[in-house]
Amino acid sequence: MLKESSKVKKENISKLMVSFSDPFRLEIIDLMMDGEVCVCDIMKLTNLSQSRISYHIKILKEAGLIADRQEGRWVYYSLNKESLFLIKEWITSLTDYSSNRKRCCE
Amino acid sequence: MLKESSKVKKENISKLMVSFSDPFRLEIIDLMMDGEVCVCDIMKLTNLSQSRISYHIKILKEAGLIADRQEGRWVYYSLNKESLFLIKEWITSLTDYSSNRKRCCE
DNA sequence: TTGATACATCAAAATATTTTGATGTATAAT
DNA sequence: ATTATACATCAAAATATTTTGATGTATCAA
Repeated sequence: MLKESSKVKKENISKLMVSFSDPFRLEIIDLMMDGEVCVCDIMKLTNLSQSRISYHIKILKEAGLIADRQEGRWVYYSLNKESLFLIKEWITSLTDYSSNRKRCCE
Repeated sequence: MLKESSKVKKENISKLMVSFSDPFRLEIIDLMMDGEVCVCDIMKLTNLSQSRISYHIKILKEAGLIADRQEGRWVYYSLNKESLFLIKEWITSLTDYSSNRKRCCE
């Protein structure tokens, strides 16, 4: 079980996981693997409508998974490596359990 | 972008991420950190109804995130470390990009 | 063989998320 | 100033997920 002190972190994890849970968001994340992209890039590469992309971008941004940077009329989005590291750390903590099975239903 | 050869893997990832996207499922996953648990354990520890837990367990199981083992009337559930490793690998691949930013909207 | 326990499954209702199309805002080019 | 571009936001509709309560199945104990 997670320690009391990691409660806030756990909420972050939850939001991050939700942000990962949509196939179109995964596609968008995929596009960001190679670096920054703007909404118009995503439109060309995915055939999703502009407002639809904006919606998903918002979810990703609010989860802290992506960073944005405006340059003139364009907004460049990129993956936030810190968040990704946080998730990895959390998953690692899951696999680190000591395997001392409790008796069931005592 | 992911290689063609990792398409199937990507679908797995999607299902795994969905399975992570519910706060109650995260709670259940959390309980499995210390080892195996049965539904009645989860009931006692979370106050969720039995059918509700069964529903979430099913999602987790179908995503391949947990393994089950029956012993008499009890079914013991535990985290599937391989799946967790898969996710970590995928996240690692996201952070490994070369940062050669493409020009936007050319 | 009867009853209790542990869990799964189901259909309907409740709730949440996603999509769409319209409109809004800021920037920049003419 | 006017127009076009890039993107955000909004409300309504479409769709998907989750919850509930009832019922089903297998195992075990008396």
